Amino acid sequence: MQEPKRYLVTSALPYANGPLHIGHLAGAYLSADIFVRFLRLNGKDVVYVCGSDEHGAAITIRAKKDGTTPQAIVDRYDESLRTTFEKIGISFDIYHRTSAPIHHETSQEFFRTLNQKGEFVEQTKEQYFDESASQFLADRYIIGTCPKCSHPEAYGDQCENCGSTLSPTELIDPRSTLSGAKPVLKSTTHWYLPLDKYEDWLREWVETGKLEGELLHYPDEWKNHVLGQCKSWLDGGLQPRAMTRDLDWGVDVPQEIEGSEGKKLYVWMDAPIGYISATKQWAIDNGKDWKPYWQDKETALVHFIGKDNIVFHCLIFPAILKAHGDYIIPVNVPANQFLNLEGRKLSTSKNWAVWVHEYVEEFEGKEDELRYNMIKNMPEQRDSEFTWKGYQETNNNELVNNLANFINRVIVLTNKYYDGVVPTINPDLQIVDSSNQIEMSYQESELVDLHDKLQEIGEHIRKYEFRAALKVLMEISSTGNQLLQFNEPWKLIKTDEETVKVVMNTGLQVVTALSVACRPFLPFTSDKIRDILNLPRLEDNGEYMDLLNKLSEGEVILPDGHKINKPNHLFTKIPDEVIDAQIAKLEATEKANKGVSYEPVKETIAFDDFTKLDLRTGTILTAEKVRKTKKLLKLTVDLGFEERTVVSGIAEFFKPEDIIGKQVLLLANLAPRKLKGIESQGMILMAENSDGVLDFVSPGDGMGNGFVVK
RNA sequence: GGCGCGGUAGCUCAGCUGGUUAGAGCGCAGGAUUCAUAAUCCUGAGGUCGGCGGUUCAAGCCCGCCUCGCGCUACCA
Repeated sequence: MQEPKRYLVTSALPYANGPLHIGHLAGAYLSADIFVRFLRLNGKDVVYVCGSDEHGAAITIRAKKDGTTPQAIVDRYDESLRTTFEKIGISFDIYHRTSAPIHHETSQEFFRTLNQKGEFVEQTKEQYFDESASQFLADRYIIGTCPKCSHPEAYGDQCENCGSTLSPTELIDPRSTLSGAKPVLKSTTHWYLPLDKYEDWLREWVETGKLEGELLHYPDEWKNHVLGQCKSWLDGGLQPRAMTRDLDWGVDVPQEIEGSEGKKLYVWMDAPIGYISATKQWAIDNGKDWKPYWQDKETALVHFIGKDNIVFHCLIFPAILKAHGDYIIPVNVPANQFLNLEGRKLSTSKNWAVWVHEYVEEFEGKEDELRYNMIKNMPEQRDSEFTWKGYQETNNNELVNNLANFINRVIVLTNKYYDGVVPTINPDLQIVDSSNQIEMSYQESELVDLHDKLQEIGEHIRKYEFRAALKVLMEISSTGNQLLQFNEPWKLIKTDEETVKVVMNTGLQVVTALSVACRPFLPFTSDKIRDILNLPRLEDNGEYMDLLNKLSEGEVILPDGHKINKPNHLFTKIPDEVIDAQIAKLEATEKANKGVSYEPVKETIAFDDFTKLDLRTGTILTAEKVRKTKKLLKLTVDLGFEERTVVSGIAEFFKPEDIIGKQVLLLANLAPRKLKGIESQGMILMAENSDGVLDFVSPGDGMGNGFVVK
């Protein structure tokens, strides 16, 4: 494979129903931003696109809850996301949105093409329909009692109380969120993408990098967990996936297609196409042609995402692109794992997060400090951790003490000794190099090493190893500190002024290199260093490449006689109080979450309703785990007059041997149901607290079996 | 339960296709130094590489079993 002619880089489209947190940043945005900034600095043709994902049922429901329109919701969060990204320095070429007309047109064109080519399979299934609102109900539009935890407000796809995944037909007493009416089952037709048919080429492409005999990527350049996840899906056998939904918020299925009425595109069909429509809009805005970026084989398409999106970007979207026929497929999908916060998973609903829009307000001017810490702890190969203490330590020890201090030392001394003018040197003079071993001539010593380190940073970035790249950047700065320490210009100035000039000139070259090399990671700092050096700010247009060329030619990168500015602190220490305040904020959240939440009392029932329940005392005689399940135990319960087999979802809390002989209460007249092939004849009564912990509700000692509870 | 990824110094993490005394940063201990935002530099202590077994002349790296964390999936009458 040869070097690509151009790059099209995407970051996952954030969903426009909430603000941005550090997990998003660490997952899909910072890594992409480093990558594209580096490419631009090397004079590459690259377009970096992103935008708000503004469709899907969650947004309409949110709108309904807030008493507003879906458009108002997405407008609000699109604005929030857009400004937050800008403030933290994510350098999209365009941040678009899927509610834009050009996106609707683009995704409809895709649908139309796939339909015309006969790629879809139409299938009719039974689905809930709200007769009073005369429309089909998406999973999220149906609420009912959770069959698992009896939470009365479970959604059709998931119960937020117990976290179980549900399907709408499982809900007890389902009702429509639109009208409150009881929905009826009615058949509806959808267009399915037959992923099973693409399985063979997808497998070959993922595992060998080859598609129709052409090598498109080297599989060992893909991350382990990405390949593993793909193989897992492929081995499990891909199933046809519906590309349409019965919704009223989203991209319409093209009108001329029969049966399109009331149908919208599935968000996972529509969202990735958002990358394409964003590129189109960018091309219009900049007088460019979008097509080569998506349709020319010499373009490298790279998707930056979090691990939750792997299947969509590695299998489903490539399948859509290839089914269309005119498009290239990604050369790599360097997905990151998840970032945890202070030992716990980030959670939007539990407010367990560091919100980026809050950070940029509370820590104004410290954008790079957050970027640095996030890159240093980026979850590249496994889940990683953000802690405020760690943030403080890296800031104080690495940014202030190492990087900013080195630069400050050089700038201060240059101003002191030479009134801020880069000194002319005698190139034959020798200085001690940073390993403090051999004395070498000026050009051989630091500048050769500098060139190698800059090269090394590039190699790491090209391999998506951003943590490693950042580490090398800091090594350059450490080397600079050593240079000063070993040569001690503050002492030498008294005896050997000419050699001091060599030391200081070298230090200045290193600072200049840092102003370029730090750019992908710390763009704001790059500007600050350029200002201090009295050099023009970088325009992200080949400057890294120029720098390497000059160094390999043995040319200096900051010429003699250049006048620099006065010193200015690049970073300042973050005191304990600031960190303590942030930790206190999280503790307050934790406390709020810990507050026991009680479920609302259900609707009042008549005494007769209660008497319909036949509750009995019983004793567990036997208990064994149901094979191939995590939660199920098969129990035999003695009711005195008979024995019942009961399957109960308590295996996570109780070992079979520990509950034999346990007195329990059993709902004895519940209709039997088969679970994993075993008929369960009744239900054991359990109490569940707000943490989801279960315990038996038992009669007191000595109560025999089979007696009625009333 | 199935599948995938991971479990390496007190902390955060590197370790390429198996090959000499297992690495980095922070933290810790001792020393040097003062140009610099009490910053910097040097030296050192710290690990039976999750556990057990196997393959091999040789295993952190390969194989099997077990265990813990995370994700996907099945699943909670």
